[in-house]
Amino acid sequence: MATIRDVATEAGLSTATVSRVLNNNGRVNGALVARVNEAVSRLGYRANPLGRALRRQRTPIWGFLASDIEAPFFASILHGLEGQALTNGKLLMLCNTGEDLERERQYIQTALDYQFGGIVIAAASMTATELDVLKDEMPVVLVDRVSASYPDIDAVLVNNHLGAHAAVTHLLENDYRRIGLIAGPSYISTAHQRRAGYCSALGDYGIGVADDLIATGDFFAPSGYAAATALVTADQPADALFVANGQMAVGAYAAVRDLGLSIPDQLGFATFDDDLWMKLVDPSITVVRQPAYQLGEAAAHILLRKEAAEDPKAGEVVRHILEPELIVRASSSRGGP
Amino acid sequence: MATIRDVATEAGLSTATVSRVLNNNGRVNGALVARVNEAVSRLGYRANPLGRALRRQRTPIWGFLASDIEAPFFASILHGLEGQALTNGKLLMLCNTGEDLERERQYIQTALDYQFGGIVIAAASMTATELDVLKDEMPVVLVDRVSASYPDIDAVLVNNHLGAHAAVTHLLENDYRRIGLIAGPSYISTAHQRRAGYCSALGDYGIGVADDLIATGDFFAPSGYAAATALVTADQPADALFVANGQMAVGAYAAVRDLGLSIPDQLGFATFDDDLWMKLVDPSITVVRQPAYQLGEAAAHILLRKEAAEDPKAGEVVRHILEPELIVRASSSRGGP
DNA sequence: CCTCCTTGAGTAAACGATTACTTCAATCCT
DNA sequence: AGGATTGAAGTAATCGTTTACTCAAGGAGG
Repeated sequence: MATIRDVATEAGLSTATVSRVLNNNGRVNGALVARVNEAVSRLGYRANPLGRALRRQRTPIWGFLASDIEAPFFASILHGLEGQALTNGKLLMLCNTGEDLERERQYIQTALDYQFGGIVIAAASMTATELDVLKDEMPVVLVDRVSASYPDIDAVLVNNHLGAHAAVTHLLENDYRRIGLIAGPSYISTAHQRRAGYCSALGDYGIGVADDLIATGDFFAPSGYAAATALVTADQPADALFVANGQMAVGAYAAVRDLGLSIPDQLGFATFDDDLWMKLVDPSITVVRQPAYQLGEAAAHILLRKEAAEDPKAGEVVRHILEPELIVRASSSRGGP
Repeated sequence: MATIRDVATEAGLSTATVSRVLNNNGRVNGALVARVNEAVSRLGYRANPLGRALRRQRTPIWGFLASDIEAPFFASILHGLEGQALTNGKLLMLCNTGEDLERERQYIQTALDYQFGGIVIAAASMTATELDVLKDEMPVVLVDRVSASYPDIDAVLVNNHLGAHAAVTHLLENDYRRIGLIAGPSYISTAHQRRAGYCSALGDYGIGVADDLIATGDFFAPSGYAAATALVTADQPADALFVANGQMAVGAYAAVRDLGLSIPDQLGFATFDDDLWMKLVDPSITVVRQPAYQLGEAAAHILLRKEAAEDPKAGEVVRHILEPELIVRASSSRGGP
């Protein structure tokens, strides 16, 4: 492999000049620029990113932390992020935390060791982590989830309250009155906000929030199954279900099917996340669609802007909030969609 | 941040000795080892991986190339790989090629530039790429797909022929006789093998392969829709469909539903890949399940073994072939599952 | 007792870039 | 015309490791 030294020799110049040409730094005589470029292409030279990173004390690598890569929502964020990364010459490192704090901590340490150029986090608990250290060293963007502990970190979010409110209102408009909520863990901001949206929609209709109509899961499918079973087989059963994320909706849907209840006649059904199956099943499921891909792209743009800024630590805290979309399908109205 | 120099000073030793202790290289007096370790923990020292990589001419980073990260199959491979990567102190870089040769080429170049420790490829066309150069520089493992152009590269595969054969045989046993195949692009090895499995199963039953019962898609959903529509609305329509991957199955299933055909009575249905929705729809879909997560893990193990080997280029070519599993559900037999 | 080996530790040279500092020449101003 | 200023290019230090050499000391063998 040719090094910058080889290029310098080939062009009859110093490495400093070559470096300046390559990085478009400082003024260099046009003729020499040409000579350098010729030498570069003659030798097929490519700068060694490791040498560069060592000297610059920064790597053009972005990290992405999520709790579950296999979940379509996170996979989609990842995809959006990856597209921007490639376009802008960044590499994308992946970390699947599985909501495990220790893995999260370990990975943040890695980001520091490698001097990543930025990091996007959609991960587990946001309280006990080393985010403080991290955010002094590199641009950090929270995506999907925020934490009250970190009011000064940029974030790209979805208007969860609005989404939940719209879905529950829609169920109410279709004459469901005992709407059960399958909520997520309340220490996760999204779960909290969706619960709030549910409550506020009920409030708008003058309906009180009944504790026995709320079951809390863990955002994974099995808990959705359990929660749905409980809500639907109670003494005073729910007549509709609103599920706080796509994973739990899988479980909830399976439970409803196993119990032989017919949607939408016996039970209304709506959920957050527009996963593929939700429009394939019959009746198709009404969902609150999150712009996941755009979430990833938006996070990337924040990273890029921070990098370009002279002082990445200065500037306003960015809170980019994207709007979800209620997609009405067959599962939420008795008379057909 | 403390450097190895600081540790050396703190311990009253040279950097060479510290490095030897850290890497367990060469013999060092026990007392000094202790002194180094104390200094390390006193300073909270962590080796800078960039300096190390520059000197060693190798990075503990693995690359993963796939055509579509959002496809559950690849997401699952990714997950398996990522688990092993983290366990073994590797970082995982992601590349979504979208079957685009240029992106693939670009990414391979990146892997060379960064001197990755290994690369796992489940990507686009396997003919025109720079794989030749790559495989001389680092361990390469093909996953899911192989190419005749690269008989000497390790691979972790699924027995596609067997899987397709089993599924089609199962349809035949359930008295479907005009089984349509929605095939993938034949330059992709998996598509080719699944087609062969389909043909051989028909052959076993003394049924000839009819060209008008085979429609070729591109492994994405829209092509599945078109193919299914064509096969089912032909003059002599198919009475069952076997789909060569999960993405096209989405399209095919939607087409069947739009046409109002009832599965399994009017049409048998089976597909490769056990994506989530296939057991949620009613009737549930009979599938050939691929052990995707294990595919990722197995690829990781090959990388690890190669790395440990004194001469990574020597040794047998590994062809690890995992068995798929036929999961019979309701969509493939008229009398119920 | 002297030489030869072995062992363990230190010195310093890489690895491949970027950049502060220096140098030299040309231009400008008075 | 001569000193000050500017601009372009080169020299060499630096980023943080690893490791080929070097060196000193101690034990073994003659």
